[in-house]
Amino acid sequence: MKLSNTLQRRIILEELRKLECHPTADELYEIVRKRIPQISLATVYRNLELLSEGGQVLKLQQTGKQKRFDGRVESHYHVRCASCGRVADIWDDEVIAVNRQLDVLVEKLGMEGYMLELNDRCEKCREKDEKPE
Amino acid sequence: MKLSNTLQRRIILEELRKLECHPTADELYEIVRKRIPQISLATVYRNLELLSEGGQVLKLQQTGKQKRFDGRVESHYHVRCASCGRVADIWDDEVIAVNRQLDVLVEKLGMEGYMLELNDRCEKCREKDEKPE
DNA sequence: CTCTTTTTAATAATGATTATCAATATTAAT
DNA sequence: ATTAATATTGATAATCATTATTAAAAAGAG
Ligand SMILES: [Mn+2]
Ligand SMILES: [Mn+2]
Ligand SMILES: [Zn+2]
Ligand SMILES: [Zn+2]
Repeated sequence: MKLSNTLQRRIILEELRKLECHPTADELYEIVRKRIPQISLATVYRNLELLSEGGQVLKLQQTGKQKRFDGRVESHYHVRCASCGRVADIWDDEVIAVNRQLDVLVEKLGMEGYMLELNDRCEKCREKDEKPE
Repeated sequence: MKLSNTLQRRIILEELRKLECHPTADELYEIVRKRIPQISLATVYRNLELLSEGGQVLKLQQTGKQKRFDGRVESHYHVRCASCGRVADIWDDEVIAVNRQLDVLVEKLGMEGYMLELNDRCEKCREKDEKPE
């Protein structure tokens, strides 16, 4: 089924690409709503799914966590906050190196792929640790 | 809060430990039901959660729809079937080596941990590939 | 045994995601 | 440009996994 060119789809991808962060569907919905106020959350979900099938969007999913989406599809790596679930890019040579090794290993074992995610606590959650009140 | 010794909790852990597979809460519920027919699914969920907090059970939150649980808590690694979501143990020296490296890296970066998921297709799904009808 | 605490079964509630569907928009064909 | 075929939308219902609630039962302490 060929994707047609709709305003909704275009804006969803456009707004996602503007973001440094990795929003959930509902976070992106709130942003897109500013430009298309009557858009439905289901439309955002539907399009993120289609775009990720088409390889224009990365879907970061883990059981028990809300899905998050990434407009950058070039190969790069992620850290997830262990307490709030937010995801950030990580640029660290050793992380890159381990991923390279995994590429090779997965290839050699004839597997489909892998998913490596580092866990940490994000800035915001660290601040809360300081002053818990 | 100290855990008391209930029949339900004991049997849940006992049955989980008997399994080679990594069941979802409802799969384990069906098994435990044979011994305690009136047990509730919520009890299974509650106890798996408590047992995993207590370190007697591993909770596997990988990609997929449902959490899976593991009665073996010694350090070991998993492959997940990309199509049905089933999880199996993997015993491969190189996989172990990469995990060791990740332990070190995570330690060095001062992070909380990591989640590495290897993806493949399980036997059952491979068979289906053969005769799709 | 008696009091206090914890757990249970049953079931309702929740939250994220997906499905349904009639109305509308996009694309392809004339 | 008109029309026919196809895809998409917004609204909302449904689903599914999981968690919360609660009165009754069981377990632990003394
Ligand atoms: Mn990213
Ligand atoms: Mn295992
Ligand atoms: Zn955080
Ligand atoms: Zn499978």
